[in-house]
Amino acid sequence: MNREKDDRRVKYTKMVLKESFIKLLSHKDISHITIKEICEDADINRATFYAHYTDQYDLMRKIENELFQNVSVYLEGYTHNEANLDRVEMVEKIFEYLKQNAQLCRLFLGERGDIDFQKRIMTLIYEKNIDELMNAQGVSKETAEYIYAFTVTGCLGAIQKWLDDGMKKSPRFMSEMLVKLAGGLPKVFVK
Amino acid sequence: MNREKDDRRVKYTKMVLKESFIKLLSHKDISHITIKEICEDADINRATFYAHYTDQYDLMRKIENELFQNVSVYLEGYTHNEANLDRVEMVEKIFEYLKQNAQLCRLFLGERGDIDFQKRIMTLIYEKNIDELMNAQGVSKETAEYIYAFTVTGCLGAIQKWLDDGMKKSPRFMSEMLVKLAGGLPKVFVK
DNA sequence: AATTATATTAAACACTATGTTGACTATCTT
DNA sequence: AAGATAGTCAACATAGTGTTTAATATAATT
Repeated sequence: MNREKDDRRVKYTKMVLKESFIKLLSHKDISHITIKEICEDADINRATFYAHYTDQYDLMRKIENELFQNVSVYLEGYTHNEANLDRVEMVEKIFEYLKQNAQLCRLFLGERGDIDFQKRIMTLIYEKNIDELMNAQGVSKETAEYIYAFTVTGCLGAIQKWLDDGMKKSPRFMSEMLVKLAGGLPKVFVK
Repeated sequence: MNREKDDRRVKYTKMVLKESFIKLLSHKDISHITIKEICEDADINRATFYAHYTDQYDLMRKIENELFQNVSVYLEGYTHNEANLDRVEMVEKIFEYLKQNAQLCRLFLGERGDIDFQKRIMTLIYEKNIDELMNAQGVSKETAEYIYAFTVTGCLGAIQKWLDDGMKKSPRFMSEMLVKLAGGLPKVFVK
């Protein structure tokens, strides 16, 4: 009982198509990348492309979903563990992961990336904190949602600046700063 | 000595092309809008389109630049005036402007909008505040820049949520909240 | 190792959009 | 009213799209 995906030919095809697409994506905008172009670079027949994806955007979405899965799994490893990491260490791990996957992260989290994907990632990271914000005294549910939106996109902006600056500041620096900013916000607001 | 733009024919052509483009843009993504489609809707010959714009993205960029100019002029009216508005009233004016230009703002500031444009707008609005942040004691220039990036994109996220929610909360509510959040951040950080 | 199953290929197909051209017409400015 | 400029129209070559066919290559199965 084999999954279709297990076929080595399929794996190879998808792999080179993704590689070529990412290569092209780092040179120009997705709207100017043609399917023909991807296939020629990957040396894959165009008909084969259509056997797996509908268009460039479909391919992009599927690459993003994989990255999202990887990040999720990576984070699970630290949230579920008993090795008591405090919040700063937790977030530091995230920045280390971003640094290790710099090329992909630059493309998808960067200025030109997909906004939906970015929000999904940030929500994943921040969702642990929303509850305590909701329960804070003196803050209505609606207000809390706005603080939440502010914080999620704010973190994203800081990460994008970090990526654009060539990730010079250490993961530790970024972590301490963001934890201070994001964590401090609700209190500042209530106060 | 006439500028080309003064020609009524040119004005008309550009006007209907923009109208049709915006109409199409509110129905589907820019990547799926063809030049042929725009011209047919506007009842303008395709050759004429190419006389003014290179492609959809060029047209989009030019519409954005005009919107940016309008917002700038609008803001100047309040920052340069002597009618002493405090900061909350200032920001409230911005939200009133957004509300008046809901259709365009939704398209360009919303989730699917252009990120460059969004940052330009937010920087325009927030640049007055950066100096005092820079001069705050105990904050390095680099850290201040990250706080700035955090704040600008954070405000953007809150505005997008507001637009997505149908602009139900009053401009006053949004203004008071954002001033509290953005203004409070540097202090919280230092503290 | 031989057989079966399936993924990929190559070529052709009709279709649509692109970007440019040149001759003609309508409208502007002075 | 005259000259300049913008827009129209039709045609054109080019390029990408998405699908289909039979042939081929590779994987999985026994």
